[in-house]
Amino acid sequence: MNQSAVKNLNIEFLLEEFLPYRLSLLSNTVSEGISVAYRKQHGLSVTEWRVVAILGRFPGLTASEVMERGAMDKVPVSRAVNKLQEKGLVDRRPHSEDRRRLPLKLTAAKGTNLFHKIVPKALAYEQELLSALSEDELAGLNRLIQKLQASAENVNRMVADH
Amino acid sequence: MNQSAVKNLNIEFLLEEFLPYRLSLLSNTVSEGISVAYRKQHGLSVTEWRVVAILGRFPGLTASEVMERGAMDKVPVSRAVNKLQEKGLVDRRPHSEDRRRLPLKLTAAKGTNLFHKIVPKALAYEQELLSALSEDELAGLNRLIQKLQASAENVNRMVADH
DNA sequence: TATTTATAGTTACATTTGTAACTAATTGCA
DNA sequence: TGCAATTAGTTACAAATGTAACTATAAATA
Repeated sequence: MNQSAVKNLNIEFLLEEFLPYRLSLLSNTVSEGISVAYRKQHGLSVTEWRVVAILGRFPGLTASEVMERGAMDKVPVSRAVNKLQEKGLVDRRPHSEDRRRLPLKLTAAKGTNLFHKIVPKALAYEQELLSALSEDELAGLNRLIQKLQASAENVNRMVADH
Repeated sequence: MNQSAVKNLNIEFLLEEFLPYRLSLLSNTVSEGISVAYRKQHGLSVTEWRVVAILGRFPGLTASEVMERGAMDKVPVSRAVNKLQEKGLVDRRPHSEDRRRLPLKLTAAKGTNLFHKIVPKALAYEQELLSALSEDELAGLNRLIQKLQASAENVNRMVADH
């Protein structure tokens, strides 16, 4: 009589087939792997790494601009920048015309050095991850992610407007 | 002379093209939207919702089994189960043969009621999200997620073994 | 010019989550 | 049987992150 694991209240719902769950699982698995490169080896949090990545490519952005470009929250960015400055990785100088803004740069010595060490590791991980896919699959993946991102933003906007 | 935003330290790296970042962004956007349905309307955290979803489909699982099935961590599951019990949504009875185990069930009244309310909302959100994709794209998405998940687990295993 | 409004960034509080240490119960094995 | 090793689940501590309130500066407007 032990059918209790089968009585499903007459609703078919499998978490492992639910897209939000699968996306979350995949993202977490990937993050876990990639973060080894910067968390354990360089003592950077995910947010800190993203700030470094953005500043390496776009020196001189302010915290707000970093935030926008990385779709991150205001507060984590502020905190990450503080820590990066404490560690001597980021330099923060007052803006000449607007004293609210603080343009940010990787420091010439430690900051860019770290950037040059970490980026190849990140790219290597990505390469490894994608080696399971064919050229066509990769192209498809890029298109699907883009479509889903746009769709999710649309749905969220609709929900927000009731 | 303002080329500072272009000096990229001779490394091409765009965060917004980096797969781990895009996956994280997509997952967060989706989670944010879907969580409105259970966080704001029913006061459930993501983990709590997942536990409810699993128990609705598989009544009688223990916390460890829920954890395995949902690929969640031990501690969050324990805490979620405690809260769900406090809220009268989950029932926890000692196992007859192994007193370490505590089989879990949604309560007949509140628990299953909640389950029946939330699951359609979750499925509706998923439907809305996927409405942007064709049948073929959906099939491709499922295959790609599966492949990437397997690939990420492989890479992580390799990295863990040094 | 004076006053309101908006913006950049920080700080305070609460919530969530992970790591590690812990308790209680069971299993394995000498 | 008796002791060591596992396992289920909880608790304690630390780190990360979001919301809201706050400070300082700048822009808008009257």
